[in-house]
Amino acid sequence: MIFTAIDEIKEELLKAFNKTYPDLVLSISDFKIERPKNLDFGDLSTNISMRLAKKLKQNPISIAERISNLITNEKWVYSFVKPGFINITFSDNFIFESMLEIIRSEGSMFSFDLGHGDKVQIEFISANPTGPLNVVNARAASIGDVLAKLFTRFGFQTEKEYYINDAGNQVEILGHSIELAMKKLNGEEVEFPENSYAGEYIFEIARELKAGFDSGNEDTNQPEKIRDLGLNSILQTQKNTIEKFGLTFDNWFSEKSLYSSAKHTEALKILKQKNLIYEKDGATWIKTTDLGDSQDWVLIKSNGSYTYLLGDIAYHLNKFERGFTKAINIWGPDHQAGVSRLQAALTAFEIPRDWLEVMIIQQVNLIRNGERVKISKRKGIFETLDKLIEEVGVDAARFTFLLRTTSSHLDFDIDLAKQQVSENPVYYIQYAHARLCSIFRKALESGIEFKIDNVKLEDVINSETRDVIRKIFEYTLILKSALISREPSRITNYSMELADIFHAFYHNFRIITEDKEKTISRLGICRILQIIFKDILDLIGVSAPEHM
RNA sequence: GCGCCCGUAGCUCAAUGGAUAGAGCGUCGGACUUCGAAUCCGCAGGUUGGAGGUUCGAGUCCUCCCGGGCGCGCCA
Repeated sequence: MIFTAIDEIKEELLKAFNKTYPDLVLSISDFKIERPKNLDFGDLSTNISMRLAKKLKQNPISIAERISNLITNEKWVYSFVKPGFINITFSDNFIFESMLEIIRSEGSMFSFDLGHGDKVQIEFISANPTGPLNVVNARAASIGDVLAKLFTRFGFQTEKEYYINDAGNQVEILGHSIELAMKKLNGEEVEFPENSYAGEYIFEIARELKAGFDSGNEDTNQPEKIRDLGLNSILQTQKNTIEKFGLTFDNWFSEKSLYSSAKHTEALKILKQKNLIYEKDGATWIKTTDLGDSQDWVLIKSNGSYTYLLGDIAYHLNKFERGFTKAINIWGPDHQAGVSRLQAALTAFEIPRDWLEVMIIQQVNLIRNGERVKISKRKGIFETLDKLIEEVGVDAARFTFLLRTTSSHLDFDIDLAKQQVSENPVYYIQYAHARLCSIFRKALESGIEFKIDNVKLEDVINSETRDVIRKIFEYTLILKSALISREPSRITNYSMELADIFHAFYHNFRIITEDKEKTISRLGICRILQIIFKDILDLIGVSAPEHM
């Protein structure tokens, strides 16, 4: 298939170069093999001769000529062209065999081993347990889930983790907020301080606890119990939402557990030994300026409590000790300032700089009736994921979140996502899948059973199917690039292009006809498309309906 | 002031440093006796914010400028 093809081609090129230019030391990373955009340039192309023209003091095109004339192969043909590209065109037979392979494997071959079992951890959402999940959490959820699946597919041992911030000051504030709400429910005059939570969900919890107390449960009137019960209640709500969103985590990691295992004191000790700690104004500081950051930060406040940074350091030390070769954090836009100081701090513990990778997901703007929805976190007026699921459904929500590059702001048009019309891309893809399923149902009704052995080369590989086949061959490359660039949007964008080409193919060429052999061969193409659409929809967590 | 992100067609956005910058929506004009019209075909629409630089080759990398979003606490 195409991946092994790329490796084989690289080997062939290296061999040919070594033979032609024995003095040259050349490695695989010195050149690239890519998919040309223009069909006329073949199936693959390489820039190798242009890259080496200077070193060899030769014209790139003459290098390309010498090399491409040197290699012969039944599976593909080398040719050279003006600026100096070497283009590779697959033989019909190679394409045909690769396509049969896809059908036989039912899609299980859309992967190859990049990770060799390396352990990768992806941590995402990790929302404070002080309120329901919001739309930025949802964006992170969609992206993290797809990335985790991609890592797994490409041979990594992947773990999804949710970090529960159950130890900080925000939890105390949550407790106080619920207490205040309970007092208010009792008819007392209360005022919610600036930093408290006062959303409707706080009152719901308060009502529940109050009811418990009224019916004789003493626990629900003690501050610490209220805090813990409230926290658990919110955490459970978050878990329910996540489940509704079709997402599972391998691990829920409690911040509190870090402190009971004294991970933070261990970290402080090491930092002290390295002379990276000092006292100022009654607080304990870390000398991150010595580690490449632009300023120093407080680890222990003058009142003795710990900052978020210290917890994060301890947490990531713990992660590192768990043996992950890479840790990826997906953070919201409000955490961008935390990246450089955490990464700087971790270098003090002999953790490689590239071990922790932090992706900052950009903001989500909800658009309703053509206008941005205003958000006020403090008043508890913000768009929850639950509400979004209720309004547009999981499929449309997930697809929309995956439609844009992670570094771009995302305008989420609720009215569009709600519509079950053609402008809504998720239905365009699902429709393609449903239509493919329908074709096979129809074929069966006409008494045609699809059998792979009856698929004929000349009926499949011809000018009619050029575009479809070409797009099919791109699929695994797209998956790989989505993984490497950490951009699941590559997959959704590809799916739209594939659907585009399929619908056009469907219109131009009738699939089920009197000609039984031709029908079966065309069904072969449809089978591959069906496999790919199913695979994509599974990957991105969107349902693949057989009827619509 | 410092940092991150963005600037590409009327709108929303694509484009692993490669060859002629692509989609969708919107506008306009076409295609249903026949496998699903939730579809397809066609027209129009661009000096990739600006100026330099690196490179055989720049929307992409570097520097500066302009415009927009966000973040810069002994909050989390």
